[in-house]
Amino acid sequence: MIGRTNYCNEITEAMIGERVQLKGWARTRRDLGQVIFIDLRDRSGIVQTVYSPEINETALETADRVRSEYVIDVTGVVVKRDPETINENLTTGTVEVQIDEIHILSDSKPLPFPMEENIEVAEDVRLRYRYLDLRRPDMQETFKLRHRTTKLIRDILDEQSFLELETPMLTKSTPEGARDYLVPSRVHHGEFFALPQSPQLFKQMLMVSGFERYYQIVRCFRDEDLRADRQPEFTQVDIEASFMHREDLFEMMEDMMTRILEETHGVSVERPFQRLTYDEAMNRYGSDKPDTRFGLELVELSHIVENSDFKVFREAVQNGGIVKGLNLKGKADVMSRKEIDDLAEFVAVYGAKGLAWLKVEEEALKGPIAKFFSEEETTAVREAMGAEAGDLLFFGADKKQVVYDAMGALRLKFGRDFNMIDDAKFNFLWVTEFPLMEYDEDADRYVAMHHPFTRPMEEDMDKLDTAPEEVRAEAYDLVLNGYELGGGSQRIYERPLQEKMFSALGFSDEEAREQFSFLLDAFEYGTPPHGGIALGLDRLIMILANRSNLRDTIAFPKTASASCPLTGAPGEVSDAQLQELNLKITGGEKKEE
RNA sequence: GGGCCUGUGGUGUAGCGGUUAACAUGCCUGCCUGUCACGCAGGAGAUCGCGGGUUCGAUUCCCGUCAGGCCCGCCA
Repeated sequence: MIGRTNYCNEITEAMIGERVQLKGWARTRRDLGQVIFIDLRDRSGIVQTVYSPEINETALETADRVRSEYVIDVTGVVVKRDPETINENLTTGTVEVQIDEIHILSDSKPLPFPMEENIEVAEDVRLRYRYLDLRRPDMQETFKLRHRTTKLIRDILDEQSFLELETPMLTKSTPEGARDYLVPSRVHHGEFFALPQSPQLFKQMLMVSGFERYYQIVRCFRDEDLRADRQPEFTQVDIEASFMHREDLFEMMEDMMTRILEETHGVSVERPFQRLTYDEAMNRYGSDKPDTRFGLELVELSHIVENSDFKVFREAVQNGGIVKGLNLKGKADVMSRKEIDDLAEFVAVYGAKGLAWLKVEEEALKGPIAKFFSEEETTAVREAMGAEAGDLLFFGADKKQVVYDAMGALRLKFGRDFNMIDDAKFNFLWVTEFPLMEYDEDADRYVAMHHPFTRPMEEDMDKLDTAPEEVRAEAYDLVLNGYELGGGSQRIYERPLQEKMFSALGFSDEEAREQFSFLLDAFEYGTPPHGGIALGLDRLIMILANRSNLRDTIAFPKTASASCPLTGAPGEVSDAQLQELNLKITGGEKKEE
């Protein structure tokens, strides 16, 4: 090793008597006058260094000037500590290094926040000093985990003969999907590149090229509003394979995930992963990415209450909606009336107009809506929901989507609030048979649910013209602990079918050709059947690192409003730059600096 | 686009219609030869995010704005 003999965490009892040179940051200095202790930290860990007149007078004088986060270069002998001075909190706690030579390589101003784990510091401060935030040991651990995981993914895909190929960052804006980040072209007046939302079309064309197995760990960009688990630029593990059926792909991905969990957490995950169709997932969990670490499933009640005296239920069903119940076991006397009432506000966010509830007693159901139910209905509801005395029942009645959203969110809230979720679990789940497209009220047309290149299921092919919304897709999502880890599909590889798909999505022939002629043309030269998947790497790391925010897994992330407090991006550019690009800023005041 | 929450020394918090704006930590100075969140003594450090309003008086109440966070819409 150049410039140092060891990393800090290598200084153990095995090294006693050896002379070592270490470099790193001064974590803390404990100055007792004639003896000084400095905890030296490098990326590997911490070791205690000692300075005293008995060891070296000059070193002691220099150590006296050291402050937190100074970068120092020290040389000395490893010695065993006296039994009463052992620090059990350090892996190197039974030894220390007696320093006879120290050089201050770099000093440091006092830090804006403590260099500790689990700090609670405002996000903008952390991001403004991201280089310091990343110096904190827990952040370093997260990024080591990220490195190990991506290396493992590369190794596994390499074993499977996948080739890592790169695709353009400057590409073409396409109409479907998320809003694009645009890059103006200087050379082509008035024209723009788009940063890729994903390398979708390129990876399909690489299949036409005959690479057969492609992958890429690649940055993707989507200019949409952010969430805790969504950043404007994020990293996908993008995979595409020819002649690989869904089952082969599932097996490979399950193997990959299992090995990642094994190697990063020493956890063995059960295989095969659970599978749910989209319909099942929605019906049982009200979500297409259900957290299956706990039960509390939604109960279908529409058929029981369709003729109920309770207007809300009856009319919901009559108008084509549904009624779903949720049985919060044993919580009838745990939740106060106010807490229950406040839940109506919680579900209102999802469009629910109210939240009906009942308490279960031995003989009867108690609550504001109990009086509307016949004895027959009461019995049927009790049975359907497995209700026992002490249970608290909630009901959602509305249009399908509203009930799914509201009751699905309520289920998750209860799961969290009542600690029903086992943090140690890693529940993988495949969700299959997604709808190929859904009707978009605003656009007044069908839009692809996954993307327009997704293959319809063979048995639904005939409904493409007659009932597009009923066509299921050869698409699948990989879900982990309630997060959508990734999604993929088998693709359309025939020009006529792809054209039919575009037409079902409301593209005219000209529009389709104008936007996607390169793909359609490519399909005419011997296209292998192919399909693939893309994994959200940042999200995977977030879950593996037990974090609740994507920012903690990205070295230089954006704030919730898609800005960067560290660099000040996005920022204005000079008039000269604008002129060169033939751009003019219009509308609204120019923001003051 | 909408909703909710937060904004007080460097950092994390407390506070209240009239205070010398409190506490912890960090920082500086001094003392200290076995500390490890060292200890002890002393000290510096805040126009209470910004603008406006109400009021005799606003850090405190109201409105706006900016910044950060979470959520809905949005995100194949």
